[in-house]
Amino acid sequence: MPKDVITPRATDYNQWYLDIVREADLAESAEVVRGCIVVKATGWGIWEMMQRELDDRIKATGHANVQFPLLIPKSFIMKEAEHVEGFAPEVAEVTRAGGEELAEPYVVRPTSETIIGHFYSRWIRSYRDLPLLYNQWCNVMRWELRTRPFLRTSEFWWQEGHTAHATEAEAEAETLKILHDVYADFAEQVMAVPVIRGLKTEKEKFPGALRSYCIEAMMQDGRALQAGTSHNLGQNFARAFDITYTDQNNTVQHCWTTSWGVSTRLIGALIMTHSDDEGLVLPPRLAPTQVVVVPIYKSPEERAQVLEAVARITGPWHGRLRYRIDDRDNLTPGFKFNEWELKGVPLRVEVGPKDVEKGSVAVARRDLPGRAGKRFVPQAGLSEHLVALLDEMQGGLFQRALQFRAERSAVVGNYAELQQQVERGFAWAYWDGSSEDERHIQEQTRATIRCIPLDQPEAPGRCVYTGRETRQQVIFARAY
RNA sequence: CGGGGCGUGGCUCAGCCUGGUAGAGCACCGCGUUUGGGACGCGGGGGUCGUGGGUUCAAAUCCCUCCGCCCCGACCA
Repeated sequence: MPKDVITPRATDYNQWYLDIVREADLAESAEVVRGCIVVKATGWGIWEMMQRELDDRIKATGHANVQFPLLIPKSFIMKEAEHVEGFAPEVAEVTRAGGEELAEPYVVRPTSETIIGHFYSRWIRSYRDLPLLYNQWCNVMRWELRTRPFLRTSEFWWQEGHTAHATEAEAEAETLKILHDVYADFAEQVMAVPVIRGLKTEKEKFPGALRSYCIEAMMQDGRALQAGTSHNLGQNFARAFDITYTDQNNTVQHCWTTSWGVSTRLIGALIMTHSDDEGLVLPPRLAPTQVVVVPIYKSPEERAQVLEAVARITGPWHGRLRYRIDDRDNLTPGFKFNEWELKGVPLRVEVGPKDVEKGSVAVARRDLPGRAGKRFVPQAGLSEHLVALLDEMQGGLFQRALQFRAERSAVVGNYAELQQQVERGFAWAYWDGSSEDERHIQEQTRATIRCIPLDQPEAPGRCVYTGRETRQQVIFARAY
């Protein structure tokens, strides 16, 4: 049953996205603060689930959490040439405080490589201090001209990992470990969002990095979304901030550093991967509420009987399921069904007088919206049934997204095919062009090289643009 | 930062062209009847018409300023 508060995806995908954010009560525009949003309880609840899962993985790979200042001396940002150029247009500055002009302005952190670099240079003396593996959860600010909730806002929330190593090989191993074991694993196993792991081109890499890796996801309109990045910073920041150590041979060496991050943008990825015209669809492993129980009754006597049955039925769920009983008395069941579908709760259990009598309940699954996903099942063994259903849904969402991506992906052999394919999804193409060629293609097609996938084909082919033979394949797509 | 559109109870909007002191639906509050896919009746509360200035006897309405939001293009997690 289409909901009139949600614009169908086929009508206007962008408006659909905004409708979902509003109706699922995830966030709203901060209005009084340009380009910023207020993340509401439901939206922040999802972020907290993401944080928990990611933080476990970050700790499991040997990192500890720290916290650096929100404000960074402006001169720090200026120290690394590429970094300055990349971030200068989007930093906000604090020039006055305590009623006086500051001797040196601060910038509100757009990312923390510089201030962390400053302290790393003080903390690291010997090879015995390495590797240094820290992460911080914080908010950052990048002044944006055009914003969209979660996908691009001036303030956003993220984690940024910053590590220092003795050798290039160790830094590279760290960068890839985060990409695979933390980001890709989290995206696919927890978010049920299939991702392509790849390397950014020179044109698209992080300002100041040696190499940037990324995970790229495909949204339902065929556009690409960068869902996470992991950078090997080489010795660029180590040189700019004098991060050095003495090695086993008593020689002073520059460290090799890395940085990596994922942000609240992942909430946007989640929405645009799974949700439908009925509202938000949450994968069970990320849903703050996995099961909502809606009691159904007419008289006060029925109400008492039904609520008693609900208490008995949900008793064994403690610690196994994240659930909530919607016993609000001023709303009809039908209204609640629609509301919880809008909010993406994976499973709904209805308990009415007939169920009390027959020892059954109605279970509706969100991945099959409306009455189609509704079944009457016995109360006996219900917890196991629900746990199994959630598991099935988690896998099903991933498979559905994977299939969608496959349908919207194609290898293109020439430029005409490339132009067509980026209209609908990912265009895989052999590539041997320059940054300048890349720019030309962007001007003509609005598509960019999202990444050079880590999994490359065996056989060489001809570059889609220059016609030269190459072994390298890349993905072109329009991106968010 | 260019081009277009728009700011009126919490929300969506009408009223503006043709100036005369603000309305609807939804939401909210109270009471009653309802309740297995967005209930209904009756009663009620709530608006410096984005901001500042100007024109006028009189401005939501006409003119100017600024601010903000949305859409479309150039830059970006």
